[in-house]
Amino acid sequence: MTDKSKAPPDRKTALLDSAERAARSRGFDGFSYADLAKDVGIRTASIHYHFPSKADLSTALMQRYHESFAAICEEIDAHHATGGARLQALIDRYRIAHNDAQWVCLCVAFSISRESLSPEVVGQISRFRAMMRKWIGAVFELGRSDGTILNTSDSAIEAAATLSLLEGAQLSARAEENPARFEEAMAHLASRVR
Amino acid sequence: MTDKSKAPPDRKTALLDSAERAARSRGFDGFSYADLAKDVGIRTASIHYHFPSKADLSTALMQRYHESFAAICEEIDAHHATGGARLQALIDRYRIAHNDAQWVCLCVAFSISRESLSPEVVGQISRFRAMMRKWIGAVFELGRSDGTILNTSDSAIEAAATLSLLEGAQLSARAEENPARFEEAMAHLASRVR
DNA sequence: GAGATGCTACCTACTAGTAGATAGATGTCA
DNA sequence: TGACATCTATCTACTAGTAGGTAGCATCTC
Repeated sequence: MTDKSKAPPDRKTALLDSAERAARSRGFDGFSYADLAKDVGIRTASIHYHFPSKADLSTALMQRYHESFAAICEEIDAHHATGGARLQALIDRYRIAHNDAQWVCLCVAFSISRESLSPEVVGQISRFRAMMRKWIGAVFELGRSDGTILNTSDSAIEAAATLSLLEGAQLSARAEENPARFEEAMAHLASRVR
Repeated sequence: MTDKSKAPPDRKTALLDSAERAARSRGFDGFSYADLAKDVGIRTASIHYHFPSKADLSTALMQRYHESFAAICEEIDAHHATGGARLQALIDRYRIAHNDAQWVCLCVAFSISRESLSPEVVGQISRFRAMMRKWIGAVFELGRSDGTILNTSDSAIEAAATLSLLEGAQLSARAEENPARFEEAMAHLASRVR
């Protein structure tokens, strides 16, 4: 009769959370098992029980990231009917995600360290970005047809540009430790939303 | 009687070159003195003669990067009379710099590893970005007055957005190992240039 | 219902290897 | 002769990962 209202101390999830924070604030090469161990409160050796190698950890990290972002996109679709509203909701999500100029998207953090990553994770990055481009492209097509995004060109190109801009905006804010940079970077795109 | 037509084996410059390539392709935490030593052909201990610590090396790297980019901006000003032509020349520079989706700008590479860097270098990153924003802002003002950049809004905001977009575009191309991502990301901005 | 078995989730203690950094000797050239 | 540049040899701290062990719980069997 364990108390079901209180979640078990799911260490595996705690490790993933800690690793995600670490990767997004310091990069893939910027954290060690020792950091995670200290953060979660177990020994480094015990991490290997959950994730035999750092490659396994990063794969799990990217998989969870992909799934959670897919869910976010679905949620946006469910709550916002127009292209403009969906685009604005995505921008808001990236604003939250960069956590006051402290973090970047996991995909950005991993991209820099690409050469330290397993081929599997490099593939996961591409698949994540393809999913995002596809979803953003659909948002732009909706926005053009319902008139809530102005001056739209080819949706695939708009999607690639928007993803680059969102990531670049997070990076700028982080580089200068100034959240205002994110807003400035997004201002032009935001002004096209009705 | 060394051949003066052939540059002397300036090790310090060679080390900076090697470190810059390494940082821009693998990030600040992604290369070691051992990598540089192997690349340049000396022992790791000898690197400490030129750069006592990795912090000194990264400071020198950022300083040289700042100066070389300031020179690039001056050169663009000297060779291109209109705002549109100057903006296009800057985009071309970033296209060359990302070296077929292999590299990113040093400032991007360092931003990710911000927490591993000395406060000095963090300051240098901000100063580099401020310089670039100022120069890009002036380009947008010229482009508005001479009519070679369309639909310009506040030049400071345009500058911040353009810098974010350029960096985000490099990052996207690198993340997916596909130079086309850079072009797609820049397409909308490029279409505003006359 | 008691003992045996096996699983989960950790532990201590260790390995081989790499990180940046240092001291002091050596070679080279004007 | 002496400054400069590089070397060998070494250091301490840390890296991911491994070996082997164990407490506690669940399940199976007699």
